[in-house]
Amino acid sequence: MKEDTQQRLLEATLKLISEKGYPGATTREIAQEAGVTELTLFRHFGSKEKLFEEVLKSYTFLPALKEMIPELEELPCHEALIRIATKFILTLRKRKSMIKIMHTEIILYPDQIREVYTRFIEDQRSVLAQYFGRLQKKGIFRGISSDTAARMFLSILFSYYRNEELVSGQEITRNKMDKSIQEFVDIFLHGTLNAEQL
Amino acid sequence: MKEDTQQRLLEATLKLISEKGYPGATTREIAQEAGVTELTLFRHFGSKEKLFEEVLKSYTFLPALKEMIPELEELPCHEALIRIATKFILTLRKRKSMIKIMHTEIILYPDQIREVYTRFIEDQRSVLAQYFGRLQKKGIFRGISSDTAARMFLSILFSYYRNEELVSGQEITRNKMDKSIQEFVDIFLHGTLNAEQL
DNA sequence: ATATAATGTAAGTACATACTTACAAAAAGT
DNA sequence: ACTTTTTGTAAGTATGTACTTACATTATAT
Repeated sequence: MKEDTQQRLLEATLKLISEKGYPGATTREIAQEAGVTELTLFRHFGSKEKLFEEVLKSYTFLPALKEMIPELEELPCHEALIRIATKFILTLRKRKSMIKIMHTEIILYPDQIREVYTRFIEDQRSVLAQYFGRLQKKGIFRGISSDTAARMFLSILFSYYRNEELVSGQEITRNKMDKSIQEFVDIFLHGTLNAEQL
Repeated sequence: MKEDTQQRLLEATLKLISEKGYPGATTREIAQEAGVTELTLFRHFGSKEKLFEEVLKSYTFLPALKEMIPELEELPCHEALIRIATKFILTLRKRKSMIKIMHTEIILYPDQIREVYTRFIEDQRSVLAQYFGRLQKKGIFRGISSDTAARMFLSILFSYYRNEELVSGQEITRNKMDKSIQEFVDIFLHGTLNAEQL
């Protein structure tokens, strides 16, 4: 039962802080959301600060891309990239709360958040860079820096996702998303220049 | 003198909120930073909330790209894109405070911030998209959506800049930046595929 | 069945901070 | 020179919220 309440408190904290920001999420509300008393919160975590730090520490972004790469190895890279991009954006959406928090609360907890953020981005980038590296060995990709290419690819997707949050404020329809991803992948693979220019 | 103090208060607010966040920036400190009494702040703006709204309303991101495009019209597009990218990132750096605020305070002021953000991004994107459109007419660019291409190009740069803030926490050296931009532009123009694949 | 650990109730403390009020001194405008 | 506007000083109010304390109750374990 003890672990259970702690877990519920951690989840409630993540949810409320992502919605109202750290100062806006009161301990009373967090406790209420978790279905316990405010006092229970303090008994378990000592302070609001430690509670939030625990949220950051215990959070894990499961390996989104890593697990899907193997099955893509045989696909044409155009197909593979579309699937990777789609999966990546859907992951970002699922992890919406923590991503929001990473942007909003970095002032109060720069070190911890930087760690979570870096862990996530670098994980995805290194997996993708390795995949690109293999495409190079096969002669499919040209001899660019696979690291930079991976960074670029993910950057586009990340910004695309952030626009949902910052500009429109709601999820873009699956149809539009698919269309955008196709255009991204096309430009990423073929570039923007006309064939005669090469 | 009246406008002067108001201006100083607006600047102090921008600075302190970007450093400490909206709740962390106290009215006392803001007044102190502006060199006036707390009371003066309230006499001019009525409340902290209205003060911050005034900051958002009065802020303007000068047209960073618009003014430089004309002189690039004659350059090879590779050169031009490098200059555009460099200028864009330097602009982001100069506007650091407001960009930070747009990310951190969107929970409290979603509508106003969305407006500032959209205004900025859409301005830059449309200018760049027009430039890309002209490159298409000249037959230099292929027939992709110049809008999507512009969005992609700026996305990469925006994410690159955000990494300075979120990952490293400090500006990347000019040398590294130039190198990264060259790689970005190269991939953006030529794509990632090997020539034999086309 | 009983001891121990986990949670609840209720009341309250301490503290920060946005905002106010009353009066006085400069600054600026005419 | 005189009026009006702007700023300062100083004290205080009101409110919210993190956190505490003392005691009662329920669940868990052995």
